[in-house]
Amino acid sequence: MASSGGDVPAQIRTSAAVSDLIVAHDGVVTLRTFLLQLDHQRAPWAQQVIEDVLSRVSSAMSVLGVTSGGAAPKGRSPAAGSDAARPQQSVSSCGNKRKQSGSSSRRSHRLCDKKITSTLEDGHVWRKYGQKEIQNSPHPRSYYRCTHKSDQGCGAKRYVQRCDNDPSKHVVTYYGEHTCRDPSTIPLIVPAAAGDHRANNLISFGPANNAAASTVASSSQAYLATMGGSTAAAEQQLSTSWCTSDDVFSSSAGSFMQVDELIGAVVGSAGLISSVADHRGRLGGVAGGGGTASASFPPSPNESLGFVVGSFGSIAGGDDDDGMFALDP
DNA sequence: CTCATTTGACCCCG
DNA sequence: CGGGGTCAAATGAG
Repeated sequence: MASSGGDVPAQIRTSAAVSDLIVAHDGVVTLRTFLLQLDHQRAPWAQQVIEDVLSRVSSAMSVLGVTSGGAAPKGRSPAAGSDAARPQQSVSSCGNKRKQSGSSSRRSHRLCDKKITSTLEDGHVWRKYGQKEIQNSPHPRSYYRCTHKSDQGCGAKRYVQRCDNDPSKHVVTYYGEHTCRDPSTIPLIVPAAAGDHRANNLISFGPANNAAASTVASSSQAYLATMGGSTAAAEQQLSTSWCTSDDVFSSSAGSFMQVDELIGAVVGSAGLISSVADHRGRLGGVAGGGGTASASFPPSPNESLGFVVGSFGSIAGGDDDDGMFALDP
């Protein structure tokens, strides 16, 4: 309060800078991965430049005494998954409405992934289940769980709170791992590490769920078909929708590669992009193959993901195998 | 009517 | 004991 008059306290500014640095750092890491994948020719150059930027950012961060929020201590894992298996609640019949709130997952799961973003979009569909005022914080914290917790037992959760010193940004803490199969919660992009060449031209909605990932999920960098029209908005949506809050795409959506860049890359290698569905739900149906558990897509435009997907270029034909298929209206 | 969000109460952990 | 996380009834929106 006292600070309203003149300048912002150095501490505040510092933490704001720290936040920005973290975001920038994550963004560079993401960028590096992309560049190295998309442009093998200039990869060395790109790597050098990025490493340079990265080292400077890192040193700046270390000077300020911070570590990258999402990069290193990539939590997510065991503890998380166990969330679903919380001790059963005995419905103590009547009057007593309180069951028993998953004690096991209360404060026990230390493993988390904290990020600072300017958008709440992260490629997943969340359902808010609570909000609370937090001590020492001017902003309430919102609690979200994956929309598919009920139907698929997905144990992913996230807590969102506005940045104290920069209300335009949110501190998002992720707990748990997505085990759901809804296309809107499946990462569209997976690091090409798998080395599945075909992936470059294919899109598939297979069960990107862990195990099955082998088939499809490996569709690395290609995919993306915009929904005709609203580019700017769509771009933003898209760019954020890729975030899987994991691996490369973790963290700040703001620093993701622009869709058009990707598309450019895709077009370059695949030749053509067939855009698909302007209905999010549609996609679900198609994707699901069986499409049962799909339908729940974000209701609000705000949550809408620029989902997309489609087949690129040549693959279209009918000779798709496995989980791959061409999207034919 | 269905589903998501809001909100107040409950409950566990530190 | 208090704070934080979760539940579930109430309410709203599509």
